[in-house]
Amino acid sequence: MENSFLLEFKQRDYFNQCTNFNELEALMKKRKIRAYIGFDCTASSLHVGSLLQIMCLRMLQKYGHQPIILLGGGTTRIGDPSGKDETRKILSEKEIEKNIKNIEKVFKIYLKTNNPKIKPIFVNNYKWLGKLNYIKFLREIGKHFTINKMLSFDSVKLRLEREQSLSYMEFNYMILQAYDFLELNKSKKCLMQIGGSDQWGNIVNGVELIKRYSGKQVFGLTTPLITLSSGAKMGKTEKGAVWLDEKLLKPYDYWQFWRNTDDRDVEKFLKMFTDISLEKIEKIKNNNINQLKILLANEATTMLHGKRAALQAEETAKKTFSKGSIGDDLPLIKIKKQNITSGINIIDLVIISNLLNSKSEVRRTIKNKGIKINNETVEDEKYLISFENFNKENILKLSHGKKNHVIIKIT
RNA sequence: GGAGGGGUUCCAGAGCGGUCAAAUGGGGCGGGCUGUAAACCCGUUGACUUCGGUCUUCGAAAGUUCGAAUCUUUCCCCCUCCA
Repeated sequence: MENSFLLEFKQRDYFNQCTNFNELEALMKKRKIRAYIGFDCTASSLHVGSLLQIMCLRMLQKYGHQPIILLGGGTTRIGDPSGKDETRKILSEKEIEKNIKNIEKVFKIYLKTNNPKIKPIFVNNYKWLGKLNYIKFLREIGKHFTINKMLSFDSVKLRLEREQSLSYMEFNYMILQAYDFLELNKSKKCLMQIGGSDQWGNIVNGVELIKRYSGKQVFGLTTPLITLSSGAKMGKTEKGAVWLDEKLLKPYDYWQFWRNTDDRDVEKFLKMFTDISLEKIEKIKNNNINQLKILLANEATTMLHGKRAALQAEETAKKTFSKGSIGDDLPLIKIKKQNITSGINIIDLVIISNLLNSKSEVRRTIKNKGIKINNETVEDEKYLISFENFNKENILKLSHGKKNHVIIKIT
């Protein structure tokens, strides 16, 4: 069978639902189309939770289609109730603008190309939503929506069933999103909207609106919600979101995120989040699981932070975990010579290193044998750091648990 | 607008005058086992501490009391039902 966007989309398990699969397939084989995904701009960057969506856009490009990225300056002002239990914070306009600028950078990395035909198009729905006329909007767009139906959508239904309040503002979100699609269809000839499975209702609304409003056939396509084998949601770790931004999450930590993938998820992630061909994945999938995890981490990190960062992260990991030595990529904390001379306590050192947040926590951790200096467990919370702890390069490795290490350097 | 129910530590959720820094579960963190995995087991989970204690927390403020998360008053917020 001939390779196509939708085929690979399915093979890599990106596929959840489609409004009209056969027709969409026929269309996409016949010609190149434009498709869009909308992204939330409530945070200053995107995290791994959006990565699958980004990968979809990459795949569009791979098959010669052109991605449109909607950074919803308008809808972010409202807040999507889908999958949310509570009304979100409303951000100021300035914050949203700032977020949009920063988020664009992520796409410029993942969707980089010299081919103008598949160059990503950025749009901001505030441009049209911001100047809507309420009455006109109700008459032209609002008439196509029935409350009966809107109430039946999961985003609304679940909120109501859980007896959580849903404001009128949020209730309108789906209409605005549908309108976005209509607008993009008109102005950019966009024929498809992709989104996570939680967006299905919103997307269908758009498809139907366009059908009713202008009689045109457009398509909706959704990706599954990725749940980890452990049952947790992907992308949120204990320490916070796994950001796609080196300012928020260092390449080494990003690498570690992938390296620590659950065994059961490795093959799935190789398919979803790397460019490794499916044939190759099939061939190597029974290789040593830890080698596969390293491969996954390298591929994913390279895609975002570049080859060098990935290799460096791998090297540091190797040194830290296999050899117990010190990797260059570990966070470096500088400390003045006088501080050592005047005597610095282990508790304070841990705090300075940002490994833990409070002295009580440090004390507890020491009691639980969780703090190490140069791989040796610190037994006494009154332990004083001395020059003897540093090696000839004036370096000391301070560890909290097995995975959190910091280099302390005398300057 | 009327009637009721409620706001407790990261979350859920007990407590309903002293023995409460607050049960239990989840989550987190650390240790063990391993493979930087999963599962499992153990410890820990407000802050500061000279390890004796001290300080700040139970929506907010004021009050009753020797003593309040627990009682009273006012205020704020949320939910349910009725209009």
